[in-house]
Amino acid sequence: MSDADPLEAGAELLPPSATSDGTLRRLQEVALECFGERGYHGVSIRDLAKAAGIQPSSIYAHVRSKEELLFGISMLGHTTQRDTADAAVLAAGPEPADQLRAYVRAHVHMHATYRMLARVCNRELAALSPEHEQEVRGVRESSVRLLQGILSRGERVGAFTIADSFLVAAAIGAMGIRVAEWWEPGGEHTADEVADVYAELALKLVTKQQLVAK
Amino acid sequence: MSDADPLEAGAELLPPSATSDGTLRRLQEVALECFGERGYHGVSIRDLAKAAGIQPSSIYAHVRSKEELLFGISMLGHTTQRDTADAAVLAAGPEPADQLRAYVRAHVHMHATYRMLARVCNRELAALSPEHEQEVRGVRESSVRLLQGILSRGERVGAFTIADSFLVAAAIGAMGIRVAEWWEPGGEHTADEVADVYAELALKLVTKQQLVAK
DNA sequence: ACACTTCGCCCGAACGATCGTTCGGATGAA
DNA sequence: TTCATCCGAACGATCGTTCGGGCGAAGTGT
Repeated sequence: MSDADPLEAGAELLPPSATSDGTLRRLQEVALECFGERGYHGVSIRDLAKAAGIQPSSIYAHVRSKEELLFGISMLGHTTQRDTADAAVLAAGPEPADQLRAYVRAHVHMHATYRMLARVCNRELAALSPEHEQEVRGVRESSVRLLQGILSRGERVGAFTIADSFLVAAAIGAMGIRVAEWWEPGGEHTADEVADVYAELALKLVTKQQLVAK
Repeated sequence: MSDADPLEAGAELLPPSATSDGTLRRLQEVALECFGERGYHGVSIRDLAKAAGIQPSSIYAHVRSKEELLFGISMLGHTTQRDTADAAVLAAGPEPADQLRAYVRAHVHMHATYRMLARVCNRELAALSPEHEQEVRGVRESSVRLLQGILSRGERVGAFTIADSFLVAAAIGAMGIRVAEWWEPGGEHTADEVADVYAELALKLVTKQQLVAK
C-alpha cells in the first residue's frame, strides 16, 4: 500500500452524504481532524493549509472564510444526524420501543463512526456567526423534537413510564454525544456494539421498574 | 442594590474549595465565564483583562501564563468533582444502590451548580500543556475508577445487573457532564431536582428488568 | 514617631510572532 | 478566451508576553 493516506487510516471522516470532492473535500477532512483535536480557534488557516498540502491563500478558492468552512462542516454533521435518525425511526414501525431503539442506535452509531464530525458539531456552535448558529440550531432542534416525540407518545400509549420527558431525552442524547469523545476505531467495542448496548440502556430508562424481592 | 455585580448574578462561579481571593479570584471568575462561552483559544488576554477591569499586563502579576490560568481552573474543577463524589459515596453506606445514587447526585449537582467550571474542564483538556494535561487526567481517572468500582462491586454482590461496566459508566458519566451544557439557574429544574432524577435513572441502568405482561 | 526600604499590584508601551484575509499573477484545462 | 485553481507576497490587526516604572501598604532600624 504505497498510497496510504495518514488522514484516512481505515476510517472515513465524512459521511456518504457529503457531496464535496477534490481539494474542498480534503480541506473539510483536515479541518475535521484539526478542529476535532485542538478546536476551531486553536487551528489557523496556515495549519489547515499545511495539513492539506496547499498554500494558505489557496484555501479561499474553495471557501469564503474560515467560519464558512466550519459552517459547512457543522451543517453536514447536523443534517446527517437528523436524517439518519429520521430514516431509522421511520423504518422501525409503530412500536415506541422499536422507535426508541432505532433512534438511539442511529444516534450512537453516527457519533462513533463520524466522531470528529460529531465533536466539532457539539463543541463549536459558539464559534459560528449568529446567523449560521441559528440555522444549525434549527436542524438540531428538529432531531431533539423527534426523540421527545417518541418518548411522549410512548408514555401516552402506555409503553413507557417516564418521570420527566425533557430530562430523559437529555440523558439519552448525552449518552450518544459523549461517545464521540471516547470511542475510537479498533478499540474494545465496535460502533455497532455500543449502539446496541446503548439502545437497550435507553429502553431501561423508560421502562417501569418491577420491584424484585429483596 | 447598587453593588450588583454582573458577573455573579445569583450564582457562584467558583466552588467553596477555591482558595483564591482578590484580583486572582476575579480573574478566575471572568476566565470561567469567557472560556465557558467562547473557549480557551477564543478568548484573549486582553478580553480577560477588560472583563476583569485591569490592564493586560497586570494579569501576569497573578499567573505565570494564560495556560497556567487554565490549569489552575482545570485542577480546581477536577479535584472538586473527585472530592465531592468521594465524600458523598463514603457517607452513603455499604449498599451499592445508595453509593450509586450518592455518586450520581454529587456528579450531577456539581455539573449544574458550577456549570462553567465543568464546561471548561470537559472541553479544554487539549489546550493544556502535555504535563498539565496528564496531571489533570490523573485526577479525572480516579473519579471514573470510583464509579466503576461501585458498579463492579454492585454486580459482584448481586445488587446490579450490568451488561458492560465500561459502557454503563460512560453513559452515567455522560448524563452528568452534559448537564453543564444545558442547565441554567432559574430554569425549569433546580440542580437538586436534576440530581435526584438522574440518580434514579442511573439506578435503572443497572437494575435487572422484569418482563411486564403485555 | 520618624525616615527608609521592601514588596505587591498596577500601569502604558512595546516586543516579535501569528492571525485571517486580499491581491496580482502564473498555469492549465475547457 | 474564460475559468478554476494555485502560488508568493503582503496587508492591518491581534496575539501572548515582557519591561521599566509608579504608587501605596507593610516592615525595619533608630
